[in-house]
Amino acid sequence: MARLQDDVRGRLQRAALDLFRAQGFERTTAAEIAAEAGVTERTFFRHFADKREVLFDGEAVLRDALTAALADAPDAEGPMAMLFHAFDAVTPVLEANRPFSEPWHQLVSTTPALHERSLAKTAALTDALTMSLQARGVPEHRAALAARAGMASFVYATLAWLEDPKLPLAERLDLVQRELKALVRAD
Amino acid sequence: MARLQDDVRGRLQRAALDLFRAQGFERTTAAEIAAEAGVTERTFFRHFADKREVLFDGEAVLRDALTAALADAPDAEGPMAMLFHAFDAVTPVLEANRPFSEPWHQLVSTTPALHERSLAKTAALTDALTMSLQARGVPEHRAALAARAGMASFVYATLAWLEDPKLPLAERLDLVQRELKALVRAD
DNA sequence: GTCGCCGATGTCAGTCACTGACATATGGCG
DNA sequence: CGCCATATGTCAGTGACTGACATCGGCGAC
Repeated sequence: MARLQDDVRGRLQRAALDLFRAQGFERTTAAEIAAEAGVTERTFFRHFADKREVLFDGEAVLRDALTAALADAPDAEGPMAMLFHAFDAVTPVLEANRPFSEPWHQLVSTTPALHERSLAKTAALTDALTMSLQARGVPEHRAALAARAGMASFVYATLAWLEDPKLPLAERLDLVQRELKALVRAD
Repeated sequence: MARLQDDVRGRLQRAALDLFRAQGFERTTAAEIAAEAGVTERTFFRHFADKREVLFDGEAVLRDALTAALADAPDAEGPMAMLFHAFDAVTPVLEANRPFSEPWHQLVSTTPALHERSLAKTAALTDALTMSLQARGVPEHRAALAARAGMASFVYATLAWLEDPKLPLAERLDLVQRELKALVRAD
């Protein structure tokens, strides 16, 4: 049925990002996106649970990459070191995706509804990290706290890197890790 | 116009919580809540921007209390100590509100749409803390990282306290602060 | 090759969240 | 008493999302 090499999902995602950027998230209807991708509104909602979700496929990819990297991390230096090892492992992917994530982030951070969804995805990522840490033997509550603190650092580093690309993400992560130690040590 | 001691906003909030708990968030319409409170649907949306918002008045109160406490915190021991000072200052309020927040949290944490909004409120709180720290002279980026790490700890402690009230919130906060130090120090 | 099955899509009707415009009522105040 | 501001009611409309059912296109069984 569907034409054009059949990547309906991808076509919907690209159409959505283009339209949202051109006229804003609120002023773009799901029917418009579907039409732009050559399908009907109903098909849009068969591929994505809601209008926001069309922009958030990448979080699943990141989750898989992080949990895989966490499974391989050495555990000699404690949970936080394991987390930062996993973060380091995914920096190349993020660096490669910058041309896409830069406009994406510009849109998401300035649209309240999308920002809210983005926070939910981050929370889901945090949960995944918590479970991965537990799978590596970290006690439940320690794992949850470490994942929260780790994700806070990771998100913070990524935001700083998006705002100012002069410093590569890996170095940002290193800086943040040191800064966190300095903050917490100050008692 | 409005009857019954005129606390329309409060009546809507109570009606919403009751109905959501009784039949679920999705299966409760805004018109139903309004009817239960003795007003029309249109009035509901004049008091609350959307159907979820009716459950989240408390976050503004908490934000004011935290920023006020942060403005009074001694700054000799660094930003994290200031944050935990502020957290400690609001524990009595949270302890007093437990009878309300317990069923509230039960509902919010099991309803995806409400959980998502809750995360957005936490993020707004984090931003408020960041600005308060900056107002106290903490450099911008340090303030942002500290606020994130601090909120992660605060939320984590509160969740643990909600799940198991045997330990008071203030002690939970103390435990978490120590645990965070242990986690970050392990290099 | 054709038949029949299955997954993806189209079509249609319906519900409900939310909004703008306008009418109306209430309570205070000169 | 009449005026005014504010809260509410009324009504019509848009758009997100869903369920039910029809259709289409490919693909393996035979």
